[in-house]
Amino acid sequence: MRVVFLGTPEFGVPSLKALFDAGCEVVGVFTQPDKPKGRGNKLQKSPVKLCAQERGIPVFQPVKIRLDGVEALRSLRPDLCVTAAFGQILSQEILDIPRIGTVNVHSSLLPKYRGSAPINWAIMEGETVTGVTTMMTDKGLDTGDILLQRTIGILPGETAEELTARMAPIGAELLIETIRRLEKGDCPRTPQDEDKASYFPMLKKEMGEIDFRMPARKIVCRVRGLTPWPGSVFEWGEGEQIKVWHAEEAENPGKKPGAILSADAKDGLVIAAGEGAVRILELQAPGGKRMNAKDYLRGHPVSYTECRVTEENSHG
RNA sequence: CGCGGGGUAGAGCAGUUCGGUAGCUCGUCGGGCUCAUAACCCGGAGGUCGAGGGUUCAAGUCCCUCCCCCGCAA
Repeated sequence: MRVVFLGTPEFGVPSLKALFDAGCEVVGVFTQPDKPKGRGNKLQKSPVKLCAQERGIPVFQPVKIRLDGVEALRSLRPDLCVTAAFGQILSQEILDIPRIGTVNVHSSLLPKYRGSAPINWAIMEGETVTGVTTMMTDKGLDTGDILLQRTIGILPGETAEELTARMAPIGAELLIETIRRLEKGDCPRTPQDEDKASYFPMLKKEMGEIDFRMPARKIVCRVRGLTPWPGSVFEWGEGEQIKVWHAEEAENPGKKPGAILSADAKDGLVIAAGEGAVRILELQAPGGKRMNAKDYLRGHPVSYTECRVTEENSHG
C-alpha cells in the first residue's frame, strides 16, 4: 500500500517510524518548511523531516499544501494519507487524492478537545483521563468519523511535554492497528456526536501569563498544560519575567492574589492566588537556566511583596 | 553575522568598573545545645575562577582566540 505521511513535530515521528517498520510503502512525507529557529536564527528541519531523510523517503515542504502541494501529492498516487500533527489544513481537493482516504492521529478522545492543542487543553482543564483517536479526515476541523480510540490516564503533576512523549508511541500503535483493520475491511467507523463535541483554540503566547486571580488549582493545571510552550510566566520587580516550570497548590492565609507569601530559601516561593496559593518549585529567570526555586532564592534575594497581577486574558 | 544574559567549592550567587593572599547563603563533615528538630551555636574539609595564549613583579579581574549553557525574537 502506497502511503503518504504528513506531520511535523516530534509527536508524529513514532507514527512515521511505525508505518515504515510495518512495511508500508511510504512514498513521500509532507512537513512544514524549514524555519529559522533558535539562537542565531538557523534553519531547522522538523523532527519528521529528519526521520524521513534518515530513511531515504522523499520530503515535500509546501508552504501551503492546498495551494502549492496538490500536484506533488497527486503524483505520488497514494492509497492512503496519514496525518499526525501536520500543522496545515487539508482542502477537499487534497482529501480526494488518496484512494482509501486520509487517516488522522489525534491526541484526544474525540469529539472532545478538537483543535490543534488537545493534550495541553486536556491538562489545563484538569482532566485525569484523555486518549488518542484515529479518524477519517474530512473537511471540518477534527470532525471526521472516528475509527479507533484508546484511553490514557493523565498522571498527577504530568506536564503536556511528558504526556505528549507518552502518547506519541501509543498513537503510532493505534495507527498501525487502524490501517490493518482498514485493509481487512473490519475497521469500525463512527460519526462524532456533535452534542458532546468541544473545540479548543491554538495556544498563544499570552496564555502563559499567569493570572493570580484564578484558583490555585487552575493555575497549577495551566502551568502543567503550557509546558514546554508557551510556558507560564509572571512578573515582579521592575518587569522581570519569571518562567514557572513546576508549581503546586499551597495555603493562603487570606492575602490578595499576587501577594508574595514567602520568598526565601527556607520557606520557598509562595504566591497568593484567587483561591489558595501557588508554591513555585521550579523557575527560570531571564537569561538563566531553569532551577529549583530555593536554589534561585539563595543567590537572588527577593524584596518584593507582590507580583504583577495581569489583566484578564482569553480562556480562564 | 537577528538581539541579549551567563560559565567562580556539591547547589545558587558576589567579586571583574579602578589587577595586589577568593567571599556570601545553603549543603556536607565533626562537635555542642535540646525531650526533640529540617531550629540554634562552634569548628573543619572542599575552588585547574569554562579552555588556551598574551601583557605584567603580580590576572577571577586587562587583551586575543576557542568551547559550552541560557533568555528573547521567530
